[in-house]
Amino acid sequence: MHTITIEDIAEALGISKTTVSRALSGKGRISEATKEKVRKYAAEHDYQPNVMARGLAQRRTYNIAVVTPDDNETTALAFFHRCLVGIISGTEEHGYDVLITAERGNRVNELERIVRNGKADGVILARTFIDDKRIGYLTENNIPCVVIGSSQVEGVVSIDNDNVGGSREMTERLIKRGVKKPALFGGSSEHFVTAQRLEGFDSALRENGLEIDEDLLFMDMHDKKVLEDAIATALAAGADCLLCMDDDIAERTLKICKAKDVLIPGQVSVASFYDSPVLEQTAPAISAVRYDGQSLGRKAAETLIKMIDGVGVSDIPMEGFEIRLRESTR
Amino acid sequence: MHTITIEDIAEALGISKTTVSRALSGKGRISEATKEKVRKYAAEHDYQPNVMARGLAQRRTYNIAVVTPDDNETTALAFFHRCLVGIISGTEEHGYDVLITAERGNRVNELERIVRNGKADGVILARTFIDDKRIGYLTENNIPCVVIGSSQVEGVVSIDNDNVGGSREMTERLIKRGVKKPALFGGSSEHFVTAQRLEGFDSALRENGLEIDEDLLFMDMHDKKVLEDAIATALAAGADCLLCMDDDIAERTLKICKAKDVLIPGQVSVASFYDSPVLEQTAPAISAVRYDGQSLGRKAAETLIKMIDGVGVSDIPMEGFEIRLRESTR
DNA sequence: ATGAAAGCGCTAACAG
DNA sequence: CTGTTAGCGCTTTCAT
Repeated sequence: MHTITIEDIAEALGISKTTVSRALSGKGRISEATKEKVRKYAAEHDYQPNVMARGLAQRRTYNIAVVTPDDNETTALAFFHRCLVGIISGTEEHGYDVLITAERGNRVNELERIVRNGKADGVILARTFIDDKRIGYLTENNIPCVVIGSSQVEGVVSIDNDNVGGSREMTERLIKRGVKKPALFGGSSEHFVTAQRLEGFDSALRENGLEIDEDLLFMDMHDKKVLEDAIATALAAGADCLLCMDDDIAERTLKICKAKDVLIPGQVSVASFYDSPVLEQTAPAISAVRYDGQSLGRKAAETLIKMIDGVGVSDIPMEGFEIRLRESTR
Repeated sequence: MHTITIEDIAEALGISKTTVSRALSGKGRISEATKEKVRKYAAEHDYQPNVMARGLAQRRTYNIAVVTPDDNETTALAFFHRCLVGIISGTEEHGYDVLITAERGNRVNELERIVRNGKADGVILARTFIDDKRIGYLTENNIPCVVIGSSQVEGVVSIDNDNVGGSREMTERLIKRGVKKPALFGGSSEHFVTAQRLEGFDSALRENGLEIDEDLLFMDMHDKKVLEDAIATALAAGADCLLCMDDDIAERTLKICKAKDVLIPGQVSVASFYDSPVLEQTAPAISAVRYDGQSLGRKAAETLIKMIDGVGVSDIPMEGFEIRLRESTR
């Protein structure tokens, strides 16, 4: 049951290990004839290279490490898991595997162990902290690294959803359908993504000749009471559309409106800049911008592997989105 | 920036590589004195063994592989992600790391690559198929393997939630609070877990001197219409409690009841045998049995590592649960 | 109790 | 174009 080695092939074919190695890797000059011969034999005998040996020899693990949030919030977790699936497929296609570790606050410990042990050639960070120690550690030690989501740090490669574009397009589509006075309910104003969504909203208004009304902008809608008040204010001011920056805010907005017997979409439209499966299940279903975690992850993996292979990565386009219009807007 | 090796230690201390290796691993006869000396030096100089080299020498990777479902259902995904976090912590504590790959149907390909490449010493399967090819492959090749969830296959170690116990206790608690005529709405009757939940329900009724009423048992409640009819039937028959086998059924049940102006818990109680964060957010919040994915994962990891280390694992107790009584039951 | 030497399977100069 | 020769860092006989 011993699996076949490069040496077995060499013996069987009466050539040297080196030649076999070259034939298989395609590096160095080698005749087509022997290359074919070797590859054929390898394929027939189902040769599998021993990654440990290769790793030891060329100081490469052919693993990338992914740091997952040990979060507990269901939709965030699920989104990250979809990213993960994308990362895995992107990685495996290039002959790499994925080593996973969990975030334990803004610490470098796990990462350090993995990297120092030589268990991974690069790292994907699923989420970053303000003043992230891990990023510091990785850049100092010259370890290739890609961040998912917007990174505030200069010089760090990040793969992100097109939050500006998505928010702009959703806003624009609603304006085209007759919205004149949209109100915006945002999440934490410390988050980068909040600023991006605001920017998209803002530019859609401008481009469509609408004034931005500061009185209809509400940020940090974490608390239930705060959101209720904001909605009341917006409706009193004659808002005809409630734009929510994420699915959570959107769902709560819907509940509040229902409780107040505000008709949706009859009286006002409701839409979200961030989709999640719950929004399809509400009554009425809420229109939202949908991002695809899986392709985000896949692109992160591909970019990282390019970096590991020493291929320069120039600017990375944002990941796309899809506008899903549902019953909450007309 | 070169990290220190076993040879460096040997040279510095004027002893041989072998001795250092023995001092560090604790294998073989060695004097306390030199052992201490070596360990002290290693610690001071922050020695990190090169896992590749060790792996190559002793045909061990110190990795375990986890196969994740590439599912898309949000709460299932989130639950699995919590398991994953548990797996990671259980694994890292024992000096192992986690390699992750995604399921692509009932195939062995990815697994085979990982195992044949010698990238992992054992496998955790997050979900199994009827007639699972991966299990066949793993057992045939003598690769240690642990399954999360109930495994139908004889001889395969599985780590599972105590579905019977949880369902029984929830049912019993409700009976103690006055329920006399509970109806049960189940998921797919082909799933093992459905049978387990039914068993728990059944035994709670028996133990509390209640007759089981076949007319109040409804399985395969996938379709909306089917569930509506079932609920109508149950209510007409005088059911005073609607027990749902999972969070999805429970949420839909709640909606249907609201639409029919059935008061909860005034007229009937509603509870679920499987909790998820959405159940806390419904109005009224739904009582449910809560399982802890993280400790499930941790136990799976620990069990697998024992198997890898050749420690026999005898019978594994089920993972516990917690009954969360909320507003939907009185 | 310690050391010398021979691998584990592969890659990478350096010759030819 | 191909082979020879050293390693990569660690473990493991087998001597001493």
